[in-house]
Amino acid sequence: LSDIKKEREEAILAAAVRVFQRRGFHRARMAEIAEEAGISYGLVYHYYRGKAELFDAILDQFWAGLYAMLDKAMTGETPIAERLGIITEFFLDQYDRDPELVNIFITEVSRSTTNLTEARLNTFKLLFSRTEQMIRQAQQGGALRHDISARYLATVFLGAVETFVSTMVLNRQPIKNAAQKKRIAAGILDVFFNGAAAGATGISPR
Amino acid sequence: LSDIKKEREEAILAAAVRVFQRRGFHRARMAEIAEEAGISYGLVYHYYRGKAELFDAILDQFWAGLYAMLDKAMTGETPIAERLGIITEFFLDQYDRDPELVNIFITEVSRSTTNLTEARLNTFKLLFSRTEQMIRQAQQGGALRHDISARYLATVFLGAVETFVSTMVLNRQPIKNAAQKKRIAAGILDVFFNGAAAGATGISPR
Amino acid sequence: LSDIKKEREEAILAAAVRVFQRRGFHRARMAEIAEEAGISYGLVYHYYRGKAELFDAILDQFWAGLYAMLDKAMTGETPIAERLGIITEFFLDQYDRDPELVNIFITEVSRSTTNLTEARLNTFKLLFSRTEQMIRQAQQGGALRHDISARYLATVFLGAVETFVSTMVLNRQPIKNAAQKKRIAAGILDVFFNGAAAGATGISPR
Amino acid sequence: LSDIKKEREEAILAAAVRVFQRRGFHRARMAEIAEEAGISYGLVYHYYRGKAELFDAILDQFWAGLYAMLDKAMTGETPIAERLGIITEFFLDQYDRDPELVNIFITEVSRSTTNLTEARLNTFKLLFSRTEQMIRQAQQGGALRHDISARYLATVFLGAVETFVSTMVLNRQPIKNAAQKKRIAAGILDVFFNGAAAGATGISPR
DNA sequence: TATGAATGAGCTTTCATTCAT
DNA sequence: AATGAATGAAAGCTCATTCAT
Repeated sequence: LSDIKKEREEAILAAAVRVFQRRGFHRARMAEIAEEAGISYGLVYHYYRGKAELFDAILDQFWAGLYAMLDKAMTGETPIAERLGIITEFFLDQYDRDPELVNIFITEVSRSTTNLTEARLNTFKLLFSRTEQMIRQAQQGGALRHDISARYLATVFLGAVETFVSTMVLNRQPIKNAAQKKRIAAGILDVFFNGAAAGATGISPR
Repeated sequence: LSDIKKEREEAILAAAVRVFQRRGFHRARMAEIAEEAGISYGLVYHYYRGKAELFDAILDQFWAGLYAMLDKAMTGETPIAERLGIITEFFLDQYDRDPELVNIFITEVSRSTTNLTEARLNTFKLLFSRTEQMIRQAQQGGALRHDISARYLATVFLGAVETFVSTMVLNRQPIKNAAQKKRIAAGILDVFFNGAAAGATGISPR
Repeated sequence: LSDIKKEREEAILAAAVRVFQRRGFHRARMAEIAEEAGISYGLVYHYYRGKAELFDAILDQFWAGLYAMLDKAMTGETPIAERLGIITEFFLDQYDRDPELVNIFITEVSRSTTNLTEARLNTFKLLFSRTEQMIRQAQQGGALRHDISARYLATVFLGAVETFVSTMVLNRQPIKNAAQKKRIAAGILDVFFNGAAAGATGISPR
Repeated sequence: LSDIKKEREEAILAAAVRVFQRRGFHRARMAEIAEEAGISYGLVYHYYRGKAELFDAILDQFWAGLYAMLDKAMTGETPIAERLGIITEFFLDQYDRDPELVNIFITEVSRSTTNLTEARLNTFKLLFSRTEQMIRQAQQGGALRHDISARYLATVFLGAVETFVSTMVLNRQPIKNAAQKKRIAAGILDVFFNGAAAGATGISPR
């Protein structure tokens, strides 16, 4: 019994992801989501209170993964390169698994002042502050330069990652395999750590 | 006579920028724009054909500056550091002059798959392709490493810049003075060229 | 269940007929139609896509009857007097049953160059061409004079019928009973066949 | 000086005729009329109080000619055939001279319950009652049969004429020359007087 | 649980008309 | 006399949400 409920909930959510991605939050119609889920539109309201809640439920999927990832990245004595690698690969993984979800995150949330409720904004800022925190630790540990503020570095890093994924979303480039994913991640990290200037190749942080 | 017309046009445009920034394209009401401009409802339609055209007129302001900047950045033998500096400072300048406009650009255009008409998308891609082109030249000239594709490097660079401005927009941080602007730009470029790893400081490309 | 739906549909249609008749197509307000039908505003759009479709649905009622009548009038070897009698009585019947509908047909369709879409125009021309065809047959069969083109005769006949009904519509004259209807039809046909000149009475075609 | 005023007035009227014909009363835009007349739209309001008055002014042209014609047709001892000939030719002449004006008369006035103000309606009814009067006289004089009411006969006659012109309007058929006009008029009258039945040819009223 | 009919606020856009210049 | 900027009342249509069945 409860299985059917779960299934329905997930079907609605999956349908909503596709529709929000296709149309954006405002252009998305509840009727279209219901149709995409193969149910009547009244039924959506049995599972979700409304459009906004449905949207939040979708984001929660993303946040949940993000939190788990951040917890993992921050544990123990993991070196900064590996930590940032975890973050980078998280976004690439998400994109690989569910490009539409990442698209929604990027187009409707990550930059929008208008769709951002206080709650969403805070959750979003956590990603920044945690990354900043890791970087500060690495600066104190001597792995990263400290003539530039941790905040700056975090911004540059996350901006690079996010724009990378954005570009893939815009151009609808799929990730072919695990190897390619590794290569992409390594490239981003390499530039972040060693810079783009000639002669910088291969100098990764100890 | 024509002065009054120009003034009105600009007043409407300025009002529209504020309302679009506050509400986003979809939530923005033409009535609110009219009220903000201190004119009657229908007059907006005397100057602009509709909401979409008004929005495009706003973006055109941005694109015009962007094009001029790109042309300037690509002229002659300017070294890559200076070129990317021009791009970076352009965004910071724009933000300083008209934060709302930059906000609109970032929230409603640069990331949105849904608001993006083909025309807008193409104009937007130009920024990427031109930057990529500059970077490729610099790679060939030996100023930038070439074990990483120009496309990757362009993405990382522009991502860093854009996220930087985004963050300022989100946190409503004003730029205090020209000196601060220079410092910010220098910081971004420094990280991009030399990397975040310890011991990388100060090695900028010739 | 479906009965209720049918009922609503018909209630909306009937309300629309009244409002279109009262105000004409352009002055008719969807809000007024909804109110006249005793339903909420948006529900009209649940049943009909918009004002134009609602209008077409009304006309379809009329067309459907017209087609059936024409088919009936053209079957077999029916003499021309009877055939034209069928047409005449059709209009009188329609007027008797639903004067508003006939009014709409006459004021908004039969003469309007502006409300006439290509589709409507063609449907309308069919009445003329079919009548012309019947008359041509009768000319060939010797029942009608052939020194005047079938087209002319058809126009004169239909003009007489239509103007007759128009006048009744304009003056809001009801048809009292079947006998009166017969008398009216007989009068029109008599003049058409035998003319208005003195001494023409009673000479009907064989 | 006053000539210029007259000219302007006529230019506006002529433009309005074309636009009303093209678009119908409701779809016609004051701005379009002004543009067609080659003046600014504010100026139209110096000459005519508004859209409705402009429309009435157009109809007045038509009414004026109609009145003059009726007066002419009713004078003296003119036989009925000639009188109805005058009416018929009046409509054909008008159509020949200004098809758009006739079109407006037919599509927007002659049948419309909605565009018909009390004033317009009365003016319009005059045509019917005068024709009826002529026919009654002819019945009393023995030229027309009196087993059918004058009202019926008038309706049939005017209906034939009007529908004839309507059809020409709908099909945009021009009148080639005076001879054709005479032929058309003669045909209509012939059918009206002598009927459509075979063997009726040539029996015109004494 | 499931349906989809029903509601109505809300929105963009149009356009006759006014009026300052 | 002439212009066209300015006004604002309408009106059609959409769609999130409610609710009877």
